This record gives sequence, C-alpha cells and structure tokens, in this order.
Amino acid sequence: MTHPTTKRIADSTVRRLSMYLRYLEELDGSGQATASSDALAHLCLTTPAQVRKDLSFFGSFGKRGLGYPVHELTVRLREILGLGHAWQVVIVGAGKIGSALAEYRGFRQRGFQVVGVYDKNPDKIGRAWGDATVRDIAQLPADVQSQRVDIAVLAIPSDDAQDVVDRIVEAGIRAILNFAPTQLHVPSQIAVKTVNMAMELEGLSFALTNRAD
Amino acid sequence: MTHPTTKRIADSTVRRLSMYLRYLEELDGSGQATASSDALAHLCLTTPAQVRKDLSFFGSFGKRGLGYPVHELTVRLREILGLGHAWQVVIVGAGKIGSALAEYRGFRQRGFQVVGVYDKNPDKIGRAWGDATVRDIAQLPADVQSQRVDIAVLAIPSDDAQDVVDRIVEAGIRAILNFAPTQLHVPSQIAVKTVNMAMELEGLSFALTNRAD
DNA sequence: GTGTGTGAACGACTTCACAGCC
DNA sequence: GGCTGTGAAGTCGTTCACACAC
Repeated sequence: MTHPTTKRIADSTVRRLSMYLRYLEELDGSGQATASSDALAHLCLTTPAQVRKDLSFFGSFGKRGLGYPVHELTVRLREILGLGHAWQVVIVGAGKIGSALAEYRGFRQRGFQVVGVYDKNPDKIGRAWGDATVRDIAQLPADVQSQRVDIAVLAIPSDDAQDVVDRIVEAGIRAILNFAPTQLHVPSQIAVKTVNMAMELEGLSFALTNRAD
Repeated sequence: MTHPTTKRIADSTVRRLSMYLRYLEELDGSGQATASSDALAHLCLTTPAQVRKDLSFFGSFGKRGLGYPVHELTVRLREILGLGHAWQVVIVGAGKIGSALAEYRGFRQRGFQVVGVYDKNPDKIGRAWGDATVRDIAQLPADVQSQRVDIAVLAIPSDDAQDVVDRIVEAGIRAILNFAPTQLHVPSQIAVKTVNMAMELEGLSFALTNRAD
C-alpha cells in the first residue's frame, strides 16, 4: 500500500504530520527548497527529534547535513495522509455549525468535497443550501447506495447523535467527524473524531482556575 | 484553594472530568442517586479503573460497595473545573464560525458569557450581532481595561491569528480558544486550546487510507 | 458480595545522544 | 561542520490487582 509500515502510528503522530504538511506547503509556496527538522519544529511547536522520528516512520526523506526537500516531502505527506483521494463528505445537520462547516475553505483546499446536506427538520428539507439542496436525513442510507460517501460530518444535537450514527454506520460510512458534545458508540473499525467545544472551554476554565498563582 | 492537589493534572484527565460531568448531570436529572465507576466508564467509553483514578486525584467521593453520589459529584466536578465563575468571553471574528459559536447553547449553559464580538472588517464593525454590536478589533485592548475578559475565542483566518493573539495576550487575556488552523505562539502561562478541523479531517483521511483491509 | 482507592506493573510516546552521511 | 536516523533511556499516562470499607 502507501507505506511499508508495520507498527501502528500514534494518533498524535498523525496530527503532527498534518501540521508539518501545512507549514511545508507554506515554505514550498515561498520557494524554500529544504527545511531542517529544527526549522519545522519551531514552526510546529515541537522538537527536532520529534520531527525526525515522526518522518522516519515512513522512510528516509532527509539528507544529512542539509535537511528535508520541501516539495518532495509535501507530496509524500499528502500521499501518507491519503489526501490524493477526493474524499466525499456529507454534512448532517443544516444549522449554523453545519453551514459554517460547508463554507469552510480548508474543506475544499484539501480535497474534501461536500456531496450532500441532510436534516430532519421538514422546514429545512428542500431548501437550497450553498450548491446543494437539503435532503431528508431518512434518505441518507438510500443515497449512500447510489453515491459513494466516505465521511459524515455530524452537526446535530446530542440527543439525535447516537441514533443518526447507528444509521450512518449501517449505511456503510466508515468515518465520522462529530461535533455533538457526546460520546459516540461505534464498532471498532469505524473512525471517529469528536470536536467538543464545551470540553475545550472547560479545559480553559480549569486552567484559569488552577493556574500557578 | 479548590483542591489540595500537588501533582499536575494531565490534560486527558481534565477532558474526561468534563465528560463525567456531562453524563452525571444527565443521571442527576433523571433522578439517579448513585453511579458506579463501571457505569460511568461505559457511558464515557473508558475503563472503571480510569474513572476511579481520575476522581481520586481530587479526593474520595465514592462509597465502597455503593458507587459515587451523583448530585454531590456534579457539584464537586463543577467546582474543580472552575464552572462556578461566570467566565466572560469575547469572540474575535464575526464570520460564519464566530456566529455559530456565539449561538452555541453549550456556551451559556456552562456559564460562559459572551461580552463582546470583534472584527477588523469595516463593513462588519457597528453591525448588530445577536445581543452585541460588532466592534473594531483595534479597540479590544482598550476595552479589556474597563471590562474583565477571561477568554478570547479566535475565529479568524490563519494569517491574522498570530498578530491578534499577540495583542490579546498583551491586553492581559490569559486563555484562548483558537479555531484558526495554525500553531499559536504564546508565553507559557497562557492557556491555549486549538480546534483544528483540517487536522481532524486529515486524521480521518489517514484512517481510511491505512485501515486494516 | 459489591465497588472504591491506590501502589505497582505495564505500555506508549517523547527525549536523549550519538553514529553516520553529506 | 551540519543535520539526519535511530536505538536506548526516560517520562508520563493507563491498566492491574488487591486490600479495605460498606
């Protein structure tokens, strides 16, 4: 497949790869030919050793005494992260958050294509919504039969989330980005990332409360 | 202070505390008097031992043979997380994401009060925006002098982020929730949480690409 | 018997440090 | 001299397992 790795890659490593890619693209755009692990580390707020270890999981890209070839490495990282595919995404929940997401530039820039928007509210179904038309959430399973969907983004209230997830998984979607502040229960082969703003805020609240005075 | 702890609490622990609180509130609402570490673990997708260890950092709340008193524990967790304060929040960036955030229920429910909205775009400055009026981002430092601001939420493009952060920190704000997909550089005593949707999506892309076939 | 609290064992990620190559 | 690649050492968070309390 894409790489010869046998060990499992840590989640934290993947997040950093994504970060490296972001900054390498910037460097590439500004014509930088090479970048050292030290330079990358500074940009990404990590350590040179960490950068080297992360990259070495996937091969030896660097030249000793020189650093990493910027363009070559961006290409390789995109490959590793699977950004060659044009992933097809549906957004479930046509509210404010869903709307903000659909517009989010980062989506398209990285090859994530919104191919459908769903809601359960009859007032919203049928409405135009960006390029798409809001469809009944009940039709999602049927739609997935005729059109490939790789990722579902959940932007709905917590109370509905688990129910929708069950149907999404049943329909064959294997990756979920969850914005509902609830713990989703899914089979182990399904990839789930949860973005929980309440949790982040409470993390800040804790930090402010228990800071070194 | 709030607790007698001397060791540093791991970030992952704080996130779980937040999760426990969420489900304990639910249980409390439905009249449950006690909950075992086992029950909580199932709800929060963790292990009973983890729950007990997390809670034991802050004292012995449970009764052996019985479990934890639900209501008492919610009160205690709110205290630990610092949710007694009415934290005052400003939102920087009056775009779609900022707008979705300002409306987000979780905010108010947990005592986070939006006391200001800022943008640098002259077309947006002065517009009504929910309860507030959008103000010039240049005025934020001055405003912070007359009104306490605990947390700044950044919902602006990456290119502007570091610049705004520098001014925010200068102005005395000590906690930042960052939605720009960039690494913020701040002094170590400032608390920063970054929510990076591109990163999460790329994590899913990686998982789909490198899944066990 | 049931379920907590916790030291000890374990495992996973990070940092160190240095050999090797440019 | 500069910088990568990587085993070894270290650190930190999680899991185990059992004494103890109800």
